[in-house]
Amino acid sequence: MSEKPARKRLGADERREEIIRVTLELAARQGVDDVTAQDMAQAMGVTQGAVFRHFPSKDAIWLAVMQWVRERLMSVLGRAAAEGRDPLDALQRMFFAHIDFIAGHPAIPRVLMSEHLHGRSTALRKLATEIMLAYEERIAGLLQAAQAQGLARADLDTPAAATLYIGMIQGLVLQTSILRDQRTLAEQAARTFPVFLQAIRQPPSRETTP
Amino acid sequence: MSEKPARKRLGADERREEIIRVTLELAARQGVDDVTAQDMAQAMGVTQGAVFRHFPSKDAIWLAVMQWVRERLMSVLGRAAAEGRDPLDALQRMFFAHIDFIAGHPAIPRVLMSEHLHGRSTALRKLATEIMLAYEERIAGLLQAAQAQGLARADLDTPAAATLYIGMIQGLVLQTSILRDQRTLAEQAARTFPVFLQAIRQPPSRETTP
DNA sequence: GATACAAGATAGTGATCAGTCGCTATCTAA
DNA sequence: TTAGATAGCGACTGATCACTATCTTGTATC
Repeated sequence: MSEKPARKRLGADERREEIIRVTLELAARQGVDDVTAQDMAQAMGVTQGAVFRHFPSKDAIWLAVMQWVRERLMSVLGRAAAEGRDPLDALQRMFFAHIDFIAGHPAIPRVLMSEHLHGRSTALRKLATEIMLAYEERIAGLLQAAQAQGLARADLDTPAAATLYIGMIQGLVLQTSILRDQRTLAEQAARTFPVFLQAIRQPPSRETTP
Repeated sequence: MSEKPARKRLGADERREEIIRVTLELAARQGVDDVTAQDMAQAMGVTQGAVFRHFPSKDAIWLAVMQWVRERLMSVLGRAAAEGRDPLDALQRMFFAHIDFIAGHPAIPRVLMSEHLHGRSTALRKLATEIMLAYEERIAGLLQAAQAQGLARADLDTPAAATLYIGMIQGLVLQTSILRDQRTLAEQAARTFPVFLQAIRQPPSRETTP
């Protein structure tokens, strides 16, 4: 039995953190909608009632999980972008940092496709909406900067390209979640990103070849 | 009360068909995992027990639904492709036919993201895998044909581009499912496809401009 | 070491679900 | 007309779920 005896009686803040942690762990294995309060409690070595001392409802737990993910993701993306030498380089670094982040947190695909996120208007969906729109705007901004520096096509529809960028990530996640036996996310990302880049890049002018 | 009194006592085949139909209807509104046998029965004007006379389990129902979707989708795609004047035109027609098909069957996004499809290895996931791989191969074939005719870049990684094509559809579906208040699938598809096409198309040679 | 409070234990409640089963009503074919 | 086949009924099972009310115990503070 691999349950953690986990010495009990944590402070409220630490317990909240641990609930978020084990919830993500369990979601990666079982899928979001199959994680019960009982499962969480067992993974922490407490009883099920204890979970509801720290969160008023399961929805509140998922909301906290989503906020946790946002903070971590944004931090990772910010660091990746800062290392870029130019806007297109930053775009590429962000892309692969995002892919790595997802690969390192297998619960994220499950959350992204969970019923909570796609069902009736929940607070969770509202938060996801905010995240996606802000992310998209950031990408569109990078693409405009790339245009200004002559790195991206002048006629590029930057908002549409930003939508495609995010769609590409989400699509690859969905695809490799279903085809998980035959494909890995990192591998598919590495193969498709160059194709995407072709749509963005300003083609080199003719006189560069001697 | 919008229940259909629906004169009872259908033949087994017709009842199976109707179960598939109402299951898709209900999934579009409630989400896949929230469709109960009771819901199906009520929508048909029979009792819950009657549902299990025609299918041995709920999994079997979802399998039948997926097969139904595959047949319809493949038929629609085949017709769209046949109307294309060249491989790239066929690709574009297939893309928008696929988008229209999904828009006309709102249950499909829910099925695509359902727990059944992403959880433990089910027959449903195997079927989805087959569909996706066959589709991808078909797209890659079209792209190769486009290359042969000088319509697509000679250096295009056609399998990767096919993966991106499918990822683009799935990503847009996922995105517009979450952002359904602010975006429509058809609209986003129309904006992003031209960007994708830029990655595929052979750039016109320089001497075309006077 | 007494006290007070917070964290957890224990034992529920009521609802929902997939699937079962014996029976009945209806259809069809001889 | 009748007999077999079968679609559907209706009541039930056993399991699971989120959430709650009440009691117990650990710990920090004075």
